[in-house]
Amino acid sequence: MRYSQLFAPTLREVPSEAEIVSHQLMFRAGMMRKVASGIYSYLPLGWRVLDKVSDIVREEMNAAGAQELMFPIVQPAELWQSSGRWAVYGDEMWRVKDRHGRDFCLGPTHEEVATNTVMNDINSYKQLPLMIYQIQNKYRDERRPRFGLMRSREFIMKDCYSFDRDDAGLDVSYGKMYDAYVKIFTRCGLDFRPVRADNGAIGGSSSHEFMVLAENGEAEILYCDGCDYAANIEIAESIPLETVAAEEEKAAEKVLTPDCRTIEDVASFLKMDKKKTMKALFYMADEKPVLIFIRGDRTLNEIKVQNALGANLFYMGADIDLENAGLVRGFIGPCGQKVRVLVDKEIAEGKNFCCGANEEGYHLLNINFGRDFDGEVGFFRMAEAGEKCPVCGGTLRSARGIEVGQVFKLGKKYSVSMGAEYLDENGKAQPFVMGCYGIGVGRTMAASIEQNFDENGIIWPKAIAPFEVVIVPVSEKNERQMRAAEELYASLNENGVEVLLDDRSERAGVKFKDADLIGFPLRITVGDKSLDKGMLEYKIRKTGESGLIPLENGVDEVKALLSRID
RNA sequence: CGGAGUGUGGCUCAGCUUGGUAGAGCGCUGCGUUCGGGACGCAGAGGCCGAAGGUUCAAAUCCUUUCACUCCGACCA
Repeated sequence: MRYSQLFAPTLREVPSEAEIVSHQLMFRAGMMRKVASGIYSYLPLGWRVLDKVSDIVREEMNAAGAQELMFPIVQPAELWQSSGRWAVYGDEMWRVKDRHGRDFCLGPTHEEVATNTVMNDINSYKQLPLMIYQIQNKYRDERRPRFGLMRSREFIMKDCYSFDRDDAGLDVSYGKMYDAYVKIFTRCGLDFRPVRADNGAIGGSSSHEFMVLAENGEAEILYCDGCDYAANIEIAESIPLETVAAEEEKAAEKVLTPDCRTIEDVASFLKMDKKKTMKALFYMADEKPVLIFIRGDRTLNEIKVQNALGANLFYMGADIDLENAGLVRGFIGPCGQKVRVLVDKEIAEGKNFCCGANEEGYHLLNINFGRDFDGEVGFFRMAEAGEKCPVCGGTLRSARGIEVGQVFKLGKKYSVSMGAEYLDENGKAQPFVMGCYGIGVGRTMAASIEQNFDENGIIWPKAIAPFEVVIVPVSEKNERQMRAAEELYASLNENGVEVLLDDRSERAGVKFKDADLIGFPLRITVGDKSLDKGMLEYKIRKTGESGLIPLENGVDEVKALLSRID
């Protein structure tokens, strides 16, 4: 490709709408443009990168035994009604009507179509297992699109679905996908980590997210420095550094605590560590009230509560009519509570807590689970960095990550709700056991930039760079330079090296700046200084290493350089 | 959806408080001089100031409504 023909409008200045590095650099390097909030056009350079990521994904999916196909973007409401998700998906689903007024949506994901396709045409256990995938646009009308390709409303996703006879089969399929994902993100040159994750709205029993470690990541993860435990903060558990379980149970006591409505008030009034208090959080779980008690210094993990209850959770803020539920604001306690009570494990295992007395102006001291109150026990708080690993007891560390992929064990969730069955050896109908596996292709590209850039621009890993090499003749008017550049360009092309020849009539500085901004892994400069010595100059973008290579066998020299670059 | 902010040429912004009929830099076009890390000079093109309504002799500027976009939060494969 010749740069003079390339549609790659680079910008000197940072567009004001772009907040994070990947967005700014993709914009400045002429890789993408915004069309509407969360909706983007990919220009040729950006598309080449996306194409390369897709190719890597495709190769590894095929190698893992999955077959590529293509489902429709537009999907009928009936399909989603059959799984029950038409009603529960909410405003994030991009709904449209056809001219007859029939309901459709732009697919946010394809479990329904995939399941429907397979159930119609796969009837026997002999045809299993089956893994199918596609690389296609997905549509999610996000409440808040942001950070360019990190969270957009239209995005490219590889989604794969596995169909097995039983859980053992699913474990095999899941394992193949997990391994394929490791290979894919490794080949893309990313520093990533698979972490245990919440299953969220998609449902199912087990899940891992593939997180690219980056400061701008939307997700927080906790990982162990002693073993390979790593989990999204949403589901991470931990062993607290100290418990208050060691002491003897003391006799309960009621004390006057006028106007002490917050943990801070109570702790300072009673001159007590916040760790010895418990706080009450009032939620509505599918319209039924529920009280959750956690230690005063902890933060509630709503996702864990939601998963434990199997219900949608709504936080009742300051407006709620607590009195209606028989609660005294600021003095809520678990003892004799009529509302459903959940108790954090830490409270259940500890001793002698202080809590509200369910009476205006009073708190209770030395309250113990089992003796003074009851409730459903679980790990409902946020785990914190610095605590101990639940697996090996090592120390948990915190990091931020960009979720570029996720694998789920769905089990029978969709096959049961949609009636997707095959016949086993005994001629008996059995539901498929399913898994689903997604990769955000655009997000992978953005994540790579978040991890690989400097003040001059992007630094692409070779595997996903739009071109491997850029040849920069210092002056396009200099015949000797152009002849040498053209010859190298032609022979690199013949040798299958992806090369861009910067034949624009620009000053050398402009071409160098653009090359750095776009982030080609290797730059070959053709100038008089080195040509006089029969040499070409090279510069490796990532390391800054530069030097001379002989013009004579430039192709081999360039290939040798490329083989040294990741 | 709650909070904050921004809409002025392709990009970055000034002008708005105190109304008087639109500016700068970058980019773009032409000519010339330059030519190894985003050159310089001269001459140009390009904007009904997000939209609608109102006040006024007069609105980018004041008022009302509305739309879009961005950030924080909530929420979310």
